[in-house]
Amino acid sequence: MGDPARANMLTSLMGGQALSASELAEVAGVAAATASGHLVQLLDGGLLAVEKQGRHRYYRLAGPDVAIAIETLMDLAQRSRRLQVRPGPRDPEMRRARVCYDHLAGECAVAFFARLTRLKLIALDDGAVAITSRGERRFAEFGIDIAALKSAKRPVCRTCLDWSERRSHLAGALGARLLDRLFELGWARRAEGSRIVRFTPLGETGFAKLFD
Amino acid sequence: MGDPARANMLTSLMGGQALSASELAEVAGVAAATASGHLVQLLDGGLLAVEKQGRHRYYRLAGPDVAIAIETLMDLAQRSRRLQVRPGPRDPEMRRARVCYDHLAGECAVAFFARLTRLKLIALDDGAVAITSRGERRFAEFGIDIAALKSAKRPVCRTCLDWSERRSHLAGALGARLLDRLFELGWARRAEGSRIVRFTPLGETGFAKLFD
DNA sequence: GGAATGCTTCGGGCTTTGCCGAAGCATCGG
DNA sequence: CCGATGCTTCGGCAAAGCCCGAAGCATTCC
Repeated sequence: MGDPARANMLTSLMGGQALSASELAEVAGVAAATASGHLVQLLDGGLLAVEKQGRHRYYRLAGPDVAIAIETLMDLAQRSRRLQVRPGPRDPEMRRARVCYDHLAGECAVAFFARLTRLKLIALDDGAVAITSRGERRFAEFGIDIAALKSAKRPVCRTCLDWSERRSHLAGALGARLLDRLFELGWARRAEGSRIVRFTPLGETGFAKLFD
Repeated sequence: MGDPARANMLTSLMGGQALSASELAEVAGVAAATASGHLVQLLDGGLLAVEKQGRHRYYRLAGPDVAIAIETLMDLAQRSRRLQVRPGPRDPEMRRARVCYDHLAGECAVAFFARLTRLKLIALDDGAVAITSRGERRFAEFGIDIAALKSAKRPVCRTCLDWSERRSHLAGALGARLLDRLFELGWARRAEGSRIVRFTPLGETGFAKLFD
């Protein structure tokens, strides 16, 4: 995972969608032959899964555990401020709100994370993040049952470094459930064939003021 | 983090205790000079923190976030069944049985530790390890006086992550005394100018069946 | 003070590994 | 069929990085 080419491949797969070998070669900035070698390694290491479709081969992350590991590493890399310059998404909509694996990312997500922190609904403790009891109450009012999330193996709260913003947003079980809830309420929906998340006018204002 | 030597250093620091540069060189299986280079890298990457104490330099993980990241990666590695980062020491004899500071390490030691656990001669409790009363009796029969060990300042039982096996073996006062006893009985002797421990035929079978 | 110990820096050997172009399979379209 | 496209494998090359012994500081012990 440490090699720059492989790291770029993995991060670009964090959106959850599968990418073809040539697309991955592109994002990694290497020739097709080189990329193919890297992909074999990642496949071999159980980090990726592949799907043949005609003459294309689509690669995706092998599972949520891989996504979590990458998230964790990106978070760590950020903290030691050694992250390479990475061109953010050009598309303004993409920068605004998008799906990151199974949770919300982009400006909206970063702002929301900052708000949670400011209101002490989550507590940051030297790298770890946890929900506070006040947070549990407020999320319950919003229709998210924290107790149910706690029973899962997955950590409830996790930080994830935002690709475009370079600041943390909320991941983990709660991050995933939150995005679900936004869809449930009709506050937002996912754009067809893209990672972009589009808010409805109602959702836009609702989410911007949530918990405030 | 991907380099085997660095990975070994990091995993052996997962216990939370600080280790000196030479101890880390030992667990990594490299010369002091090489280890020093690795430590600079890890320090530089913000993964480790260092504390000077006299002529020693004690290294520890920089923070809980680093520990979390390592844990996550180890978890992932386990799941993809690719844990064998390295065959450990190249020499098969070295892999089989060697000295680790003052106690036994290698396949033999790991297997023995597993047996002690299975027979409930020692009890693992959330990272800590202690000898049971049954264990005390059995060790006494083998010629090791636990009471004497208890009077020393040093902890009687400690776990130590095995370099080649990546599983725990027995360290602490008891681990050291055990190795002594093997030498006393003539069951094993140390190879000249090397860390390798060679069992005699008698010792081989005796140790393999000990306590069983 | 001098010797011993712990650790780092330096210089050079050597393996590993990433990289690419060219060639080889496989699939699709005509 | 044939050629075009997507991807992988092969061979060779160059850079990166790991490794060690020796020498150099720093600290402690006698």
